[in-house]
Amino acid sequence: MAQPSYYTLVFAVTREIPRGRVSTYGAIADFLALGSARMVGWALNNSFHEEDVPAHRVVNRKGELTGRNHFPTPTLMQERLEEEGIRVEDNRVADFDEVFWHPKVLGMDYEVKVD
DNA sequence: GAGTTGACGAGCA
DNA sequence: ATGCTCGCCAACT
Repeated sequence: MAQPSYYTLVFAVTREIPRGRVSTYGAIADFLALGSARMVGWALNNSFHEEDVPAHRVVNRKGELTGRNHFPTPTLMQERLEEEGIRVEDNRVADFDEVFWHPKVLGMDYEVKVD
């Protein structure tokens, strides 16, 4: 693909999520101006085809681990987050407001590196 | 080709 | 505050 499609952008931004931080579908969709957070979720579903996409760091707006059912094992997502120092209680990020990360910190001039 | 589904979000009752 | 509805747009049946 010569030009990056929306999932390529989603993958790129998701990879930029710092360790110990989480982002949301809406934040990524808003940053990429995709128009809908569902597209981000769908894109991340295909992220399993990729390897370096930390999809476990992407949660919904409430901080709930809604995508855990789509992981190889439903507990993998929570385990990985806790492993990064993120407290997860009842399928939800406890310190969500603190660990929340918005892609806008990348800057508006952020260019996706696509090979 | 048409209708339904979905890792969501915002608005409204 | 909780619950329901609508909008988004690509993929799937």
